[in-house]
Amino acid sequence: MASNLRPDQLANLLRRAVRERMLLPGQTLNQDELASRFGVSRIPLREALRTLAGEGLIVMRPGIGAVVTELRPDELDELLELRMALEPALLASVVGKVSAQQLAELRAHAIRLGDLAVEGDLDSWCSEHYAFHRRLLELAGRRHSLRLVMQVINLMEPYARVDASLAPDGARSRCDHQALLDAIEAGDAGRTRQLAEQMIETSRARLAGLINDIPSSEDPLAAMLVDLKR
Amino acid sequence: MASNLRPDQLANLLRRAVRERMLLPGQTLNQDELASRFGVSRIPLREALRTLAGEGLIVMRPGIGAVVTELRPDELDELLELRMALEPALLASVVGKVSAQQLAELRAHAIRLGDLAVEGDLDSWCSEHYAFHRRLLELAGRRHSLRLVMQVINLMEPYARVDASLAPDGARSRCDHQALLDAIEAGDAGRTRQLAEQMIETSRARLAGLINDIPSSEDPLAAMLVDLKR
DNA sequence: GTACGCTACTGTGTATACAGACGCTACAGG
DNA sequence: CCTGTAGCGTCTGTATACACAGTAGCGTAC
Repeated sequence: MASNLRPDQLANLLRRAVRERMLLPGQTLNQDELASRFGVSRIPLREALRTLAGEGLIVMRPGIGAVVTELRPDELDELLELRMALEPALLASVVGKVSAQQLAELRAHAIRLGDLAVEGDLDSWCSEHYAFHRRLLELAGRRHSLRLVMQVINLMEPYARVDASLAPDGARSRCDHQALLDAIEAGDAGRTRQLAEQMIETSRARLAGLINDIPSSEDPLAAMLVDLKR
Repeated sequence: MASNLRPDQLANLLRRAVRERMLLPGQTLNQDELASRFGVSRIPLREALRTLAGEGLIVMRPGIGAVVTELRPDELDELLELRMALEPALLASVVGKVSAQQLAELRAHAIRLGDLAVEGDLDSWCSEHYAFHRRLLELAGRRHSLRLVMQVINLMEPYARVDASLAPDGARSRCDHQALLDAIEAGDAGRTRQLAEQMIETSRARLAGLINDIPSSEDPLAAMLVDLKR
């Protein structure tokens, strides 16, 4: 597969692979395998990995290689606090900047999300959910805020996916997003911010209960403990 | 100079070079020159550059190379808003986590800062000021928050340096930092947060007036405007 | 049977080498 | 005199190749 992919595109693919749990937290990545899978040599692949390392998504350990960042429960909580500090303000600043056409596209996207929730296609729902949020956040036109928020969301995403798979189907309804779009369309920044805060708070409440059940790829300590129990 | 530097260390050196305005915003970096200067080949250097790209400090333009990120005035403002959203909370969470010895070291550091302000050694003051803030923020023990805040601070730093060089000497007094340490020692999280907010607000007020005077390496638009004025 | 050390192998890290893109300069045409 | 273009040089981007570190597996000694 000589796809002639560039480091930036490779980085995108790798981010998605981490988000979608094709590369699991704690997993050590084999550069030869990834490179040949993408049809490139290890040089551009390694550059992509370094980019992800700069974003905190992976860690490069000298002599060992790239390891997907693993989060402790308290770190997940920290990330949710960061989202709380960043995302509502960013969404509020979207108010007044979005055109009628953009809003229509977002509404269509939200409806697709609702349909997927009903169908129960979890992976698709997660991907579309992620894309929806990202598009919305992009509209603020604040590149630095966007970069930081996306870093936080990308870090959480592999865990959020597990959360989504355990949550009841009703939690993935379309209502939240439609309400958010309503507030934005109405030009109500305060309400937008409030709804955003509410959504994050909901995530936090759900994650708090599930945090210990999230499986990681190797988690040596947990494996040891399991062995010791026998 | 065959220093055998690793990409991580190279990234540190490059970050410092950007902070200290040895590499100016807008400047295109020559990989051969940098590599030979550090005594390594271009491969580890490029990996370091990709790391900085992941942090937003530089941009990799295909076929052109690495360009130091240049900020528009509104972006500086955005970054200050981000600091406002992140840093006070982080500093407040330091309260209660810092040992007597760490506090003593920080006090010594603050006194050094005051001395440097009196001496008028601007470069040293800026570097020590940066190091002081970083150490303080590290004590919170929140790696993700720290990473994000440092990204923001690193982006602003080359501009903050110009600001510092234009500000009156009195602005670089030691009082601010001592007061902050006092609040932390007293275990007063609220006051700590308030002082942090105040410091950022001060920066913002100063930068607002100076934003247009900050020289960049090329700033094509500004150059065009200057030409047009003649 | 267990614990330690050695060896072989796998995979990372980097230097060298080469292909191709970008930009600059010099020249020809309008 | 200005504009468009062709050619060249410099620098980026990537594949190949090699040196070395980490790891696992085996054998040996206790």
